[in-house]
Order: sequence, then structure tokens, then C-alpha cells
Amino acid sequence: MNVSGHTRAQPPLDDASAELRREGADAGAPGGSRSATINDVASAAGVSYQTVSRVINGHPSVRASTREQVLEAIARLGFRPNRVARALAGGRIQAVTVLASNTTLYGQRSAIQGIEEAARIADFAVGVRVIESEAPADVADAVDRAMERGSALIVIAFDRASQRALAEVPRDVPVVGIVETPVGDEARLLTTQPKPWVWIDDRQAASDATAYLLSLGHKTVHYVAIPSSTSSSQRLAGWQSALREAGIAAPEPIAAQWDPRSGFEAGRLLAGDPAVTAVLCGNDDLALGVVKAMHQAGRPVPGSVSVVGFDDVPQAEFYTPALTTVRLDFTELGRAAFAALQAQIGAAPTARPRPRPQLIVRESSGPPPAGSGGR
Amino acid sequence: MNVSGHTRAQPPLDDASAELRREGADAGAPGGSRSATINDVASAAGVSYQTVSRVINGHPSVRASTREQVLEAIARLGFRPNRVARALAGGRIQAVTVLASNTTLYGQRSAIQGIEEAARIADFAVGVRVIESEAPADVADAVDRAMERGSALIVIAFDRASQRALAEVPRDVPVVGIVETPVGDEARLLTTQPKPWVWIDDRQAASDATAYLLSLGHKTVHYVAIPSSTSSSQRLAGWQSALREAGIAAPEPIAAQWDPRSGFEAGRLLAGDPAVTAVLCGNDDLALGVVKAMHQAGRPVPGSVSVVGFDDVPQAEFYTPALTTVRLDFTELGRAAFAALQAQIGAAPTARPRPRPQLIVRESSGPPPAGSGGR
DNA sequence: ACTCAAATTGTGAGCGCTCACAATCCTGGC
DNA sequence: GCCAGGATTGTGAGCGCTCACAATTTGAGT
Repeated sequence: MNVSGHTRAQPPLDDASAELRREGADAGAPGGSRSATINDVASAAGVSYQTVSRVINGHPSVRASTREQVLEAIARLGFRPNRVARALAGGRIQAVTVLASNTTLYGQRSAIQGIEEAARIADFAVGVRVIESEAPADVADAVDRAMERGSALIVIAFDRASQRALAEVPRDVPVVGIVETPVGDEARLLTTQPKPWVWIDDRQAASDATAYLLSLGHKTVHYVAIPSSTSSSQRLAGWQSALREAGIAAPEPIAAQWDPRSGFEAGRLLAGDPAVTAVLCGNDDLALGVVKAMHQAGRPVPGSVSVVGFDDVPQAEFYTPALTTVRLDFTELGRAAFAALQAQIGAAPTARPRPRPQLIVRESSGPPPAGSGGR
Repeated sequence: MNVSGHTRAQPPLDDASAELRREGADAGAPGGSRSATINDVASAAGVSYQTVSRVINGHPSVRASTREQVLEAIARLGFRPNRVARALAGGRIQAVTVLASNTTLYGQRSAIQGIEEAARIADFAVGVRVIESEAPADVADAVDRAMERGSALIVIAFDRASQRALAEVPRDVPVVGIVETPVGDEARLLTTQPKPWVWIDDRQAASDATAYLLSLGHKTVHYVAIPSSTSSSQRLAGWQSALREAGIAAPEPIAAQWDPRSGFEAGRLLAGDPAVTAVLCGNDDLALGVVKAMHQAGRPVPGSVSVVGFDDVPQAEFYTPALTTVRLDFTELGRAAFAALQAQIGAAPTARPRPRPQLIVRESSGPPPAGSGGR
């Protein structure tokens, strides 16, 4: 790794890079001097600064002709309202901060991507703040910082730390939680105490995936679970219910983390048991690890064991074998979260379609081996 | 997908969630009323607001005893300086915005992760802004927005759009570019015109990886390239130089994108040619696609073809076969970028170690098949 | 033409903090 | 014991914008 430690050149500028600079800049900001303020626009348009403020905020009672002039001056001066000043003065919120415990896991990063995209369209600034640990102090700190005046919050609450963070957000701050499918008490509570939460309902999908494996002839389906913020997730519940419907007692789920290594370890455990012929995994990384472990244990996938994941990461199609998995559209979920936030702060809520999870059958699943299959 | 469209409950609050709220909050912010300002602290400590300002900014000339009192008042009131007001008043910069063309690709997302981590430690807020397209207007817009007063910039410039963005940042804005290894003219320019850029020097690594494949007995090594913002990347150059040193004419590199599908297509192309026994890929996703294509074409990896990637994504170890690849520490690169930024804006630059790329040999590479190998 | 309300515009104040400067306080030296 | 000069503290002003309100202009109605 190479780090050019030099400080950038000071005012005496060279022509080469100066030439590059404004090449293709949009209409505004001519010259390059300090950007125009609302006052500059006001005097340029011959109105008061307040009128300009009204125009840029879409206030109704401004005469059309006046608005025209102001708009023209804005364009001419390349004026851009200063978000910071706006926030200080207590204006409309124009920023979201995403609170998450991890920005690299597929679900979370995809959600962030969706939020960023929606926010960009709505001309919101987006901030990101990672919650360092589950420790109360860290959680409180993360919330405090993220809240800093002028920003709404979206909390990706897929684990304990972020779940706590979501709970700790003061009620006067606009917030939307991206959560696991509410279950049991929580779900019931939601009907009486609606909260601004969004989620992907994966119970049915988990059930479908399980039923699919069963239909292939497997006697049972094992489950390798991601950590759940709630005591029992709906993903797990869906798996259980499908098993129950088929009159099969659910085996003990294997508790794992989020990463492939954890899946690998779970896989090693499972590989030793010849009764294991079908494994449903909480996410694709886990599935990848399980497949690898099976492989190493001399149990080909799908020949000897079927493995199904959750997420459908872009790579899943190209794994060997290509992974059968449940597609979860986290990017869309992120967009939905942002839409919910807009609804909450009064901006027109763009109703979003609700794509459902979908089982994508590929190569990693098939009938059980002749010897052990058939029920 | 389920979206609870309800707005959050208004002031009439329920005890259950109220109980959750401040549970475990840190020392400060008792009660929950509007947070304390610098003035509250000032009167609580019996000094002027300016003295408080001096204390929170670590100004030297404040009597120790006074500082004590102020600090005590700050702690007692749970005061947190308001970042927004601070930015408005022209104080020290406390925010970075990361400009990138994509936040999900491994390199970029890892860099963002590193930046976030370093920024969090330095108590900086971090924003993210995606550059929509290469179009000048979009690029300019992204830069304009990101710049909005009070924020420094880090541009992840791995492709054309972001490279343009980097070039367009006005010179009075603190900025650090995360770039590809400078090459040719650009590298020469850097010696005279040092810029605040950081990069991972991957030329040697590319050369090493190529030499490694050659040492296994392959007659040549093919290269599947990621898009490069510079006309020729150092990754490509390293590959070429290793080939040249071995007295081998470099075959035409295959131009690809960043994604596995693109690698798959390149792989199909390559699979048809029996002379192809070793393929170096610009990243792991490409390698994954190439492996898949080879597999489908009946050319086992590494039995018939060796495939080597770049990045060492966390999954690489668990691919089948486990991927031989060059580990690139983008997270550390992100941290370095932030450190460079701090150096630039005067904050103490934490010198960062410089990890180097490293070839990780796993299962996807081996000697060429008996029939075609040996040189 | 004249009144009145509504529509439109302008004024005052301040968000919380930082600059630049002026006003104090203290210390030593004589 | 008095004064210079630095150390320490305080005051004034304003960042760019938004509130709340007051002032002005309209237009309808009679």
C-alpha cells in the first residue's frame, strides 16, 4: 500500500489540473468564487431573502412572476441552499443517517444501497454510522451521534446491538427500523402499537423452501441459523411449520454466525450424520460454507446432500454448484424504508411495490441419494 | 415485503417502549429535554461561552482549574457540541463524504468500511454519495452535493465516473483520492505534482501471481481485465512484465466488467482454446465466473485450467475449488485515506503501516495438465 | 370609489457555534 | 510597590438559513 503523504498544492495552481477541474461542470457556479447565498439571490432578483427562502421551499404564496425571477436568479448564480445552515435554522430535514452494525454483509449493504439511491433522488444527504458493539455505552453513543440535529434515522436492526439502538432512539426523532419479520408478541404488539418498521416477510419463503426440499424426497430438512435478534425468527418458524405440516419433527437447528466459516463449521457437524440429506441455511454465506464442508467430507452436493441458502447474492449463480436460494430484495427494502421515512416526515410517500421473497432453484438441491431418500 | 405504513405514535407514549428507551444510556443527557448548548454549559460553569468553546476545542490557553470546571459542567449536563452549528460557524471540519460509483463491489465497500471505522474513531461523521453515471452533469452534481459546506471528501476513483469526479473537486476543498496504482505519465506527474492520493501498489503482486503460475509449468498466462480508469493498469502491467521476463509474448487480455457474469463470458471464450491453461483475473468475481465457465466446458479447475483472482473476498476460501488469489487490503486502504485526509486538514496524521498485497495460494491453481504443460 | 379580507412580501430574531478582537488577569522585573 | 507583557477571559459579530410576525399589496365585493 502506498500513501502519498504530501499535502495538496496550495493556491499557486498548475494549468494542467486547472484545466481538468471545471470541465463539464453544470450551468451553475460560474467562476468558482464562494458559492452564492440566499442573500445574493435576493438582491439579484430584487426581492427579500425571505421570498427566496419561500421559493426554494416551495411555499405556495409567492406570485408566479416573482417566483420566475427568483428562479432565474438562482439559476444564474448557481445557487445551492446550504444544507448545514438549513439544518441549524431548524428547517425541513434533508438528511438520513443509517445506523447499522455492519455495512459489508449482503443484506445490510444492499439495504444501504437502496436507501442511498432513494435518498439521492429525494435530494437527501445520507450518512452512515456503524454500531461498534452491543455495549450500552456504544449503542447510546451511536444513536446520539447519528441523531445530531438535522438528520432522520434509519436503523438496520438485524441483530441485538442495532435492535437496542432502534429502541433507544428518542421518540421525537423521525426513524424507520429495518427489522426481521416480527413474530409472536412483537407482531401482536404491532397491531396495537404500529411502528415505522419495514421488513421482508420471509416466513412463507422459508416454509416454501423447506416444502420444496421435502417434495424432492428428503425425509427431513436441517436448518443452520443466522443469529437472530428476536428469540425465534420467522425464517426459523417457516421452516418449522413446513416440517410440522409434513408431520416431521424438526431437528435441532444449528446456531451459526453470518459468515462462511461459521457455515463451514456447521457443515462439518452435519456432514458426519448420514441422516442429513437436506440443509436450509440462514444465508448464502452459510450455505457456501456448508457446501464446502460437505465437499471436503466426501459428500457431494447435491448428490449426497442438498443445500439451500437465503439472500441470492449476485455470486450464488456462479458458485459450484450454483446455489439454490431464496431471493430477498434488500435493495428494495432499503428504498421502502426511505419511503416510510418520507411519509413520516410529511414528504409525499411514494408507495412502493412489495416484491416477495422467491425461491430460486439452481444446482445445489436435488433428490436425496438412492440409499437414504424416499419417505 | 411488508411495509408498515403507519406513522409513529405521537406523544401519548406507552410505558413498555418508554422503558426501553433510555435504558443504559451513558452518563449524560439526563431527563431527555432538548440537549444542552454551549451557553448552558457556560452559565453552569460560571464562565463565558467562549471559554467553553475553547475547552471543547482543546485550545491551550485555558487555566487548568477553569478547564476542570467546564469539563465538569459538560459532563453533568451531558453536553455534546452540535456538529451542524459548528460547521456553519466555520469551525474545524468534522465530516467526510465518500464519493463512489458503487458501494457494493468488494473493493469499494471495504474501503468505505475502513473509512467509516477511522472516521468514527476520530469522531467524524461520514456521508456516502453515489455517482449515478459518467455524464458530466451527474458527476458535477455528485461533487457539488458532496461538497456541501463543512465536509471533506474522499473519492473512490476506480472508474471513469469517479475519476472525473476527483478531477472536478475544487482545490479549496480537502480531498483524498483512492485510486488505481498510478502509471506512466500519471506516476511521473505525481513526483512533481504530489496529490493526496492513496493506492495499493498491485503491480508487483500481479507480476508475482503471473510468475507463480509460470513456475507451475504453464506455458503462458491469460488475463481477464476489470475496466480500468487509466488506459493501462498496473495490474495489467505487472502481468505483462512477468510474461516478458519469462520471454513469453503476452496474449491479448480479455476485457471484462466487474461482475461474475462477465467473468463467465470471458471464461467461455477462453475455455474453447486448449492453449489456455492459466487465467489471471482482475478480481475474484471474475475468477468465480471463469471457474464456472471452465467447469461447464468440461475443463476442471485446477486439473485442466488454473484460475487466480484478485481481492481475496471473504468467500474465496470457501469457493469450490478454494480460490487462489491476491489479497488486497482495501479496508486498510480506507483507513489510510482517512489518515491522509486528517493530515491534510491539519489533524495529527496517524501514520499507517503499509500492508502489501499478498498472493494466497489455494486450490484453484496447479500444474498444467500432462498433455499441454511443460515448457 | 371604498372597505375588507386574502394574498403576498418584508422585518426581526435566532439556531449553536466559531471567528476576530478587546478586556481583563496574572506574573515577573525593576 | 509599580509596570510591562504574556496568559487568560470576555465581547461583538456573523455563518446561511428558517422561524414568527408585521407590513404591504392585491382583489373582490358593495
